[in-house]
Amino acid sequence: MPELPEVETVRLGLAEALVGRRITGVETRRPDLRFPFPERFSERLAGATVQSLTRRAKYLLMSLSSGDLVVMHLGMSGRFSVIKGGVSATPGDYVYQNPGDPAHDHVVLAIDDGARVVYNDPRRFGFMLMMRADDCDRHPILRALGVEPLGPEWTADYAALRGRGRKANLKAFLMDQRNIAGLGNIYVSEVLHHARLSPNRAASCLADRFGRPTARAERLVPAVRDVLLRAIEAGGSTLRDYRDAGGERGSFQDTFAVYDREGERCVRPGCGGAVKRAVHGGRATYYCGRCQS
DNA sequence: ACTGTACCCTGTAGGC
DNA sequence: TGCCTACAGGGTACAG
Repeated sequence: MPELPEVETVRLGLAEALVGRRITGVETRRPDLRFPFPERFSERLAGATVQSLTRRAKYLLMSLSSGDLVVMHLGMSGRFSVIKGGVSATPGDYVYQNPGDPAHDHVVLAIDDGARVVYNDPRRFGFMLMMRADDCDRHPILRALGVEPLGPEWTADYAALRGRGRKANLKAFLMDQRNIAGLGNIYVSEVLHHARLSPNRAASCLADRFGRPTARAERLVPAVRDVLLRAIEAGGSTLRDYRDAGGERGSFQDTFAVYDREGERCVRPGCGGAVKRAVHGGRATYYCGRCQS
């Protein structure tokens, strides 16, 4: 479900509810999500104050006063809901009020102002890890990530460096979180359309034979930034079930150029091509066969 | 090292 | 209505 813009939107809502507040109680309702919960997860969380809530790629990083860092990933169907009100100390004591099935509420945090933060995840591809904040750069799951798409390291030089000699196509290249971390199936299609690049073209097109960035790399880099920033501004995309921490839908899906628009006309002025659907690595890709090359 | 595929899990939409 | 299949925004573990 959530790609970088959705995770960033969730982060904003969670930060408002959590930063500077103390977690008074934690309830985990099953032993695992995608992975087992960390050892003594609830005990290490309860009583801690949240110092910051940041994002790395599609990961949420919750930094605690204890020096622990909680690393959270929403997988395909993970959702955080902030539920205001109530003063009970029992985490599970809250009134379910958001869309979704309460049977998949897997984690409940009780906050010192009486609010609840509930993690719901039907498919359970999401996960939560805990590590010492000092160790997070050494943790394999974060260490393997490529550059942040909205950060200063995402440059045409970097794209050329990573793409050089690669036979994998641009769809796979952008989906690979080791290259650039935060894009997913929706935004890769949208970015490639914006950059007028075919998803079928080999990633090697980003570098010339000397390893210098090509015109295609120069188009790709700002396209990533533009699409993501616009999507964040729109509160992300809601196809089916994505909601932010306040239960609100995103609106970026209303301005998709290609995603889920097979057969429709390309929105690029003067193009008029038809949006095609292809499958790369088992995932649908949408693109205009006329203006993307 | 790189690339492609199967798989994890549940819900939903569409065909019959 | 029910049953079946395909598919869904994620990442990982392999085999070649």
